[in-house]
Amino acid sequence: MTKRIATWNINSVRLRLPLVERFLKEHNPDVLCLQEIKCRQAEFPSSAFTALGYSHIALNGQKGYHGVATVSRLPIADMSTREFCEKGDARHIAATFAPGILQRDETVLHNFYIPAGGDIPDRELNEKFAHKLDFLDELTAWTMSHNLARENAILAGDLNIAPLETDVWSHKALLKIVSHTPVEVERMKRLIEAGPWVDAMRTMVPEPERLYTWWSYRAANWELANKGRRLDHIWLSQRLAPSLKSMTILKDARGWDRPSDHVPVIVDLED
DNA sequence: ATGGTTGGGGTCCAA
Repeated sequence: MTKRIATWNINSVRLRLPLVERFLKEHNPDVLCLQEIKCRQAEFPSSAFTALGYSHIALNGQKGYHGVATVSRLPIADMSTREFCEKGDARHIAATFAPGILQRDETVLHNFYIPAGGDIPDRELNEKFAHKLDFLDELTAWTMSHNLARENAILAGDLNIAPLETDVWSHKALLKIVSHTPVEVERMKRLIEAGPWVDAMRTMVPEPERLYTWWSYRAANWELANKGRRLDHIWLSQRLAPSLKSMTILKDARGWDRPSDHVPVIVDLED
């Protein structure tokens, strides 16, 4: 048996609950990490998830903005959140799975929503960009305080950076666009090396094949223009990397009725 | 170069 983990920036879980239900029914993940739930804890539609068998829910909500939730049909032994940059934003939730549940050994799944960073890629002119860079630095320091060669850890979520040239529709056109600037890409590289984390998507589909998980709402025809970016990621600790069996980007979901601008990313891990 | 769309909460901000 394999275990299936998925991540999806849902852009309002209440508005798009029917889409989440469809995804769970059609793709049967064991655990789903959601970002941008855009609701407080008490407003999260828990009963709809429980009805589909996802009765274990780790939640870090916030009114109106951001917010992350990890829903699971496997029992969650422990959950915790860490506040980054002392901003009070709900951008992280960790769920711990006891030995024998997700993997033979204890496994921690970190669900992240990294700040988008605003429009101007200059930390002096744009406080949101400064926040994004500071968040990445804090995450790098946090990663270095772990021994990922010996831990089973997964980092999934909307990281709001497309690190490789083939993670965007045009490397040249996006060099000054927040999400693909050299300063962000450099910081993400440092973060990956700090683990080191293993990029599950690129392990299964190496460059130069293009991979996108997000298509802007602002394009008249997202599919025809295909100006995508790979903003969503699933990373594995080195110890967990050999378990990786497959990876899927559910591009179809971008064409569903009233879609999120992000699509689900799915990995299967041998347990 | 510019502007394009969406969601939440309230008459604008974040993405």
